[in-house]
Amino acid sequence: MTASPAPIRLLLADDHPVVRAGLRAVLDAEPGFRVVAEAATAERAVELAAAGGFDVVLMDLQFGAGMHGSQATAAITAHPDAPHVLILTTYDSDADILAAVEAGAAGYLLKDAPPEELAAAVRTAAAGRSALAPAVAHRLMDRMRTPAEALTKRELEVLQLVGEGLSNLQISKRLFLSQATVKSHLVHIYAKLGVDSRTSAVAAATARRLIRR
Amino acid sequence: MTASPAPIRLLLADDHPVVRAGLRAVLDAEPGFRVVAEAATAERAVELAAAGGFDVVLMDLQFGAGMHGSQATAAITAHPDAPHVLILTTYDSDADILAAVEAGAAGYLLKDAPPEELAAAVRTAAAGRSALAPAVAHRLMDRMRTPAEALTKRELEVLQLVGEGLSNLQISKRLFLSQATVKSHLVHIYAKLGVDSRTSAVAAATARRLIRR
DNA sequence: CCCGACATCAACCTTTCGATTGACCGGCCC
DNA sequence: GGGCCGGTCAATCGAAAGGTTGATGTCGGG
Repeated sequence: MTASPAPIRLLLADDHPVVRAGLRAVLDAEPGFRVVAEAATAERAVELAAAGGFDVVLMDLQFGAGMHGSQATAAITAHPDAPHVLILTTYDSDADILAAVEAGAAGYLLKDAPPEELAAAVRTAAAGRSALAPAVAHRLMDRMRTPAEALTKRELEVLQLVGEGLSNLQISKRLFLSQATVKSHLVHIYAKLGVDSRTSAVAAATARRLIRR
Repeated sequence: MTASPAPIRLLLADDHPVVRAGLRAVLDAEPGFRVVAEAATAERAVELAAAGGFDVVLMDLQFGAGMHGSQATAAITAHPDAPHVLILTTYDSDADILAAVEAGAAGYLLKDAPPEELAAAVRTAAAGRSALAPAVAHRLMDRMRTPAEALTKRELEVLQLVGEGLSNLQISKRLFLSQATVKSHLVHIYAKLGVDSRTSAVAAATARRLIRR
């Protein structure tokens, strides 16, 4: 027998009990992992992470209500000695990926990932390296290759809200901006996407999977 | 020891390995349940269900590719002696719920349901009764109260083009109408969807799966 | 250190959209 | 036959969106 190394201590943050149970089942079956705690809300995940005792946090992006996963990620990684945060979500839009990386996520996985890929990513994250799902990595490469039409993070935020049906006034309030700024972002978005209206911008962005639907 | 009754035999159909593991963990912990098989695609679920040996199928609606969960449900329930199909999904759009009920689903649950609720619904479905999550039941009641909601064929045509980013003028030319008629259709669409702009109409219609994307 | 990219805001003007009102016609059902 | 619904169109008015120009501050790289 070799001496077992210290196990990787995990915190699961997802609002779906079934998903938490699934992650627990999959990861506990893996040697070297220990699921220490679960959080059903992003807020709770931040609390628990602040208390310490974790190596890796598995974080969903969409919680039913309250704080968003990327906000929680930012709050967690702001700490010194913070655990590594691994995003585990259903969607792979540019907007989501950029927000998560920006917030300090160590990796980005999709929920349809097979267990081995999941386990490998957790190990990678625990070692302090970046872990991107192949599909996600591919999107990022695409983005690099065509810098002309790459929307900035802020532009994607605005576009996302346009896609949800908000007016410029509503967007300006949501993002604490003036309407002038929202319009300004939209002008840039239209130019980059080669369109001339909000609805066609949403159509183009949806087709290119820039925003989530 | 009392004689144990025959266990309820389950088929899990979901494209996420993690979710399948979670359902298995949650349901196997419950006395009287036995997870007999899993399917990662809707097509596979139909095959397995046709072979028999199940009392209840837990069916996701959105599979990454291929057949939709509601189609699979219809295919399964078309059989005589078919198992009861319980929908288990993330979304609770009207269109999804109606399509599932239409397809012969015995119940409709949301993935954020607590394990007890899930177990109770499975038992209810196995007994041949209907099982609706409270949130879902609420939506259905809402819908009954507002029967005005169905869009006409023409309205859907217009809405589809709006979703593709066309202006009223472009739509009028495409459909050989006057702009006035297009506007008239839009007014009706807004009223039925409960929105007040083209972008939010598209958002609402997308959420309810009224138009293709 | 300067320049460019990004984000922010303002003022002005034109076009489009949305809301309202009202009208006509062809089916369909009781 | 008289309603009702769906589809068509028109005129009008105010609100929202889009186009243009220009300005400010910050930040990072060459």
